[in-house]
Amino acid sequence: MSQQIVPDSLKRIERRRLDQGALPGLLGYRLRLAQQAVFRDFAASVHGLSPGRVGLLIYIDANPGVTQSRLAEAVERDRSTMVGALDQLQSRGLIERRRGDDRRTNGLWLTRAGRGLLARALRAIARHERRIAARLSAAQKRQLLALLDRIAG
Amino acid sequence: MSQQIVPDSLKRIERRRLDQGALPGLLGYRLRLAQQAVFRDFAASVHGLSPGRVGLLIYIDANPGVTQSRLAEAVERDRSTMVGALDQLQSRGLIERRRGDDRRTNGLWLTRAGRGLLARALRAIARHERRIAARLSAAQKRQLLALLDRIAG
DNA sequence: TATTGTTATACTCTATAACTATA
DNA sequence: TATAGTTATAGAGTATAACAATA
Repeated sequence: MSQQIVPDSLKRIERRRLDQGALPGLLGYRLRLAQQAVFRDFAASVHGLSPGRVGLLIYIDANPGVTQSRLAEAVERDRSTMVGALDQLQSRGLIERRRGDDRRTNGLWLTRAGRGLLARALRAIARHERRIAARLSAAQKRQLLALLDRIAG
Repeated sequence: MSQQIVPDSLKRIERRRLDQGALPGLLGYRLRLAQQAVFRDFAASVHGLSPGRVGLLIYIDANPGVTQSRLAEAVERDRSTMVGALDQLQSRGLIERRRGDDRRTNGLWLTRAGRGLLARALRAIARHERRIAARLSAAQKRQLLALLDRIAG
């Protein structure tokens, strides 16, 4: 936001003073707020990799040789969307594409650098997770995961 | 997604068969999944208005005459971002801009059509909310809201 | 015929910087 | 000088349609 003069804390109070109408009691809305708060914290902690990109690295790490199309299915994106994302990871030297036995396909592998960055990202994510879970007891965290699971199915 | 041949249920099984690695236990990740599931259901139910757009209508409805800049602050977007969003709502006849006493400002009001569409959207959202809350008891819903609040705080 | 990766293209949502008119 | 709205522009992230290579 440009011209940030009023500090966030004051803006938040101003915001609460004004009536937000029908939203605050809604699960969907509060879920969105919580997710956005967590995302901001994530973006600040995992330098240069979006949650989506980290998800790709994790999936490739767990499924070395996976093809672009099967990766696209796994993360529920179009396979054309994968091309740019993988180009990006490849140009950063994090993954490699190897032509498959079925020569239409590319198998995907993490490079050494990719494994290194993923390891660092996972440690940052673990710290992130501890920060956001810090306000919950272990029992509350279990409870929250169980409740979210009922919603996301 | 293009060329959707495998049904979602099968894809989901296939996805679980492959190892997703480090993600499943993470609060941040599960929050994102739940939020995405809810968003998909929302998009299917509130015809033609994104959650963000509905948020603008709700805020203007609750704060008639609010200026563009104060609206932008309330929803934590840049005021330049508001211009396009409000142009869109105005061109659909849902809001009007009226020049303020301070002639730099535009006050925002819902039109009759805007109030009508908002009412319909809120009913759709209520149905949406009932669907996603249907798997929770009233106590569980209260619990979930409280836990989310500790995170988003 | 069908599938894989790719390209061209476009849409949504977001931001920054610079402009204008007003204060 | 400072603020409100606007414009020009750009960058993520996403999708659809069509194409060449391959099966």
